[in-house]
Amino acid sequence: MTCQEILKQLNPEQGEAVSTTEGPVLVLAGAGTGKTRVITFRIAYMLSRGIPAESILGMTFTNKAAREMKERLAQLVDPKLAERVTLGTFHSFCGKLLRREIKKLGYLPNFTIADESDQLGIFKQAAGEAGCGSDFPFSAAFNIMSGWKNRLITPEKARKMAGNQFEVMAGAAYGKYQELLELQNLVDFDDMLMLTWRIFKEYPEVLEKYRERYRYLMVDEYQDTNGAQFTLVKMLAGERCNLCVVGDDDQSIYSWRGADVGNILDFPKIFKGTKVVKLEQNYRSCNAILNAANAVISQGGDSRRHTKQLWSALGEGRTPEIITLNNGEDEADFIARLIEQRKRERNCSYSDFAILYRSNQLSRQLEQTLRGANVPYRMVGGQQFFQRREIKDALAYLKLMSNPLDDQSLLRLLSSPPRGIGAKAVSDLKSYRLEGRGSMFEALNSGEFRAKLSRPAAKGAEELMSVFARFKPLFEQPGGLSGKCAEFLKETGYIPGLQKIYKDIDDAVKRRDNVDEFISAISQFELKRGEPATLTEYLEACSLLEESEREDEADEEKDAVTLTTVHAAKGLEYPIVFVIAMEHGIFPHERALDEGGADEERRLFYVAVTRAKEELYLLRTRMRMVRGVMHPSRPSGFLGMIDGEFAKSQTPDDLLKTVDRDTLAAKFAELYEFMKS
DNA sequence: ATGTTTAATCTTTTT
DNA sequence: GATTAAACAT
Repeated sequence: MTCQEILKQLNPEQGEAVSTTEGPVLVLAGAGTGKTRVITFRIAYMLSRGIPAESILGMTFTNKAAREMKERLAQLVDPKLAERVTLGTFHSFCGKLLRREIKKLGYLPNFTIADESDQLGIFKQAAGEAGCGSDFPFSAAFNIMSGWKNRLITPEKARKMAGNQFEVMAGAAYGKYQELLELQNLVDFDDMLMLTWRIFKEYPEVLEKYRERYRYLMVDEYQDTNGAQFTLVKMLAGERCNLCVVGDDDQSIYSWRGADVGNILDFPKIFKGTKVVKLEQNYRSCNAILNAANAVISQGGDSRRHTKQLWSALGEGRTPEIITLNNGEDEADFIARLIEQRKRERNCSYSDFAILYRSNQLSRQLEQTLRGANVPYRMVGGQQFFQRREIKDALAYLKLMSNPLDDQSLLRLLSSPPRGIGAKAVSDLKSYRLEGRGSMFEALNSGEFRAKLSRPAAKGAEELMSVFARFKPLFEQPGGLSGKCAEFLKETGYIPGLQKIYKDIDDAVKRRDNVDEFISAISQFELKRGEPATLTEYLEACSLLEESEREDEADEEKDAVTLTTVHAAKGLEYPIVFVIAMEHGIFPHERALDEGGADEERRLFYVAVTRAKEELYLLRTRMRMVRGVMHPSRPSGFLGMIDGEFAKSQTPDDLLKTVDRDTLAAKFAELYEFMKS
């Protein structure tokens, strides 16, 4: 495709974003304005202008986004050429860099990635060692530390900056935490960014190498970048600064996770000569929905905002409906009935519907009712596969195999299944480690150490270690991973021990099935990859894999209603959307309001509204079960922002009766508009 | 050392 | 209401 052909397929603003390849560019892409299209076409445009594919780097937040872009790019240009463009998440980019360079910082290249529960466990230990008592507020301190790491604040700096006693303690715990991680050759998610930053800073020649390689940078969902990501991007862009960021400040909903909206608000100030392009034509929703969305987003208290006014050429459409039900059960019932009715009337499929909610627990009632009503559904996120105990246990075995210094994993697998190693032996291991005699893994391997343990403990340790020793050379060879893992998990006694761990026979069978599924996921990984993989490579991919990505293939195929949190729905779209529990304290969430996140809650509602293409139903109840007790509820303030002018209230029964008539009326109105023009 | 009961906690969660 | 860790008993 030539440049001209590419530009012909875009609107003028999109074209401007695509054809400005040099210098800093900020693309403010409102909801549904063709953001992904702009990014992929921009890359295609650059390629057709002769820019080498190897020098283009695109950063996303999710693997899903990266994969989608790869796929769409492969449709635009020669797939072989598309493959040579680097498209990946921040973390996968940093992960690859660290495997090559982390030796410089004293870590081993086979480091494993600490997940959230590892982090919490290690932090508790760190706080203990730093002298924090049992009354020390762990989770608050952990959050503080997380904030520091997001902003690339080192332990030394944190301690210097500390303004009160609590922060001093948290800083001390932070320092200890980093020591413990390094000792175990572990890297947490924040470290992946932070250690990359350290390498760039301490080894300018490495930074220079990457700058020379990646001369054209693009960042997706830029409103969600944190301080660390901003700094990395800025470093890589350097003087050349061919940096194009795409995002929407109105959809900034991850500040609680360290995202800094300031990055997108101040981009033009930080990067002089920035070309700002606003995309305001929405290709997703009808105007009735956009009007409601515009009302929600413009009524806020955010003084700092890139103003945008979305418009659509898709006609007026149906006015959003506000429906009040008695309780959660009625609400779910009503949705089930309306889905069946609308499906018949519109002759559409279940997958055209989505039900959105603020917090995961709200899905329970829905699941129950939809199951009872035989409405097929698919849940996004929810209880996550890799969070399940049996999977985490299985992973602990593999992680320890890959990184023997990982005490966290070692402690986890010692008691699953029980093998005679209990509290006494564990405390011996901990003191061995504290005395600096070596890692826990080495302790278990030492006859001297084992001699001090009880008979059964020593025996258990010896058997376990002999299996590890036997499999070590096998795992050093790449390829045949799933078979080796299955064999390894059997030999170590983990799989045979499942019945022992889970007494309930049905439970044990289910867990066993999950472990089997886990092993088949490994073989799928190998298959997809094409070339023989090592265990370390698999574990990294596994840690960086988002949950939604390992949905069952069969699940993805089936026609089903989508159930999801609003957060997880970002970037998705559905013809018909329900938002449930529009009640004060739930949406907006009380705790978010307490923490000063009123504007973010509103933006979250904006995200919810803009998921709908044609029909939007906002539901609330008079009574709701909260944590097991019935509670009277008040309508969400968000409803008041749109009720009357942009949405109409209906009783559930009237709506079920009249929805058909309204659809016809809307069709006639559209036809009329069309005839007029 | 391991199995059982009680108490505490509960927003969102791209990596 | 449901899940999970810490205290308690076997």
